[in-house]
Amino acid sequence: MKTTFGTLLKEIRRSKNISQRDLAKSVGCDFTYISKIENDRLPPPAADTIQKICTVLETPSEILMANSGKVSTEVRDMVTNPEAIKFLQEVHQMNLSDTEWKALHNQLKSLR
Amino acid sequence: MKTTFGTLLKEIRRSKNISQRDLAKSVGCDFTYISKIENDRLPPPAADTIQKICTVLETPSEILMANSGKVSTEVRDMVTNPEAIKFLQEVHQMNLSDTEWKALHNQLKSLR
DNA sequence: ATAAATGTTGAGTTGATACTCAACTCCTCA
DNA sequence: TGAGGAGTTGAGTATCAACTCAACATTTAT
Repeated sequence: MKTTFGTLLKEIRRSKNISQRDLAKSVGCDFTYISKIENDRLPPPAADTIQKICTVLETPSEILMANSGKVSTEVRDMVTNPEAIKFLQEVHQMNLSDTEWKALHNQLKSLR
Repeated sequence: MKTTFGTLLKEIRRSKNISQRDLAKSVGCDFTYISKIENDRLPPPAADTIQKICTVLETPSEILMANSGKVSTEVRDMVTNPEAIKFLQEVHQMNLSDTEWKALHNQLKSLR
């Protein structure tokens, strides 16, 4: 059973020994909001709030971001290209494994 | 100078000889909304409305979708994978040309 | 045991998104 | 010339996203 965004965030935050209040203060939101997010009483925050959270928690953002279903500005910018969309659609149908993703990642590097 | 979403939509609709009223009716929205979109008085519609428009107009959705800056459900589902996000971030930094996109597209096919 | 720190909850707020409705104008063609 | 089809405009609405504030509960340290 897949873990929720809230559970994931709570785990990460606890592992860093930071209180909801401290996290919230650094991120720039109310701590009660963090609480609700962690207990899945509210949907995940906006993409840029997730980014800030990850910066404060010194953790890579990809996992939380992916789990949130939100799209970062960076990724959004990427898909303003029809070629990128077509590519992604095909990748989606192929349902790549992580290994295959990494293979693709390597081929990307060898492109330049 | 890049063409706007509205101009693009107007061109496609006209090329199919469909009135704003007919398009709107098929799509399930008010025709005055279509008018405003076409004249860029309002931002592009929601992603799924764009999809419907493209279905009714029998035109591939990628171009309008990309031009809108919105993200389709299909693409959104794509990026629920951290590997995909990492990949896209790298691609973003590399700022791929369309030619390079197509090269990558070919390498994708040869992956299976 | 109690004070301080930490976490939870309910009820609102604010701003943006995604539209609709009524009232026009313009064009054409019979 | 006037009726019908097509397009435009201003003003308003509904829903939702992304939060905040006040009050209370729970956990922790001493």
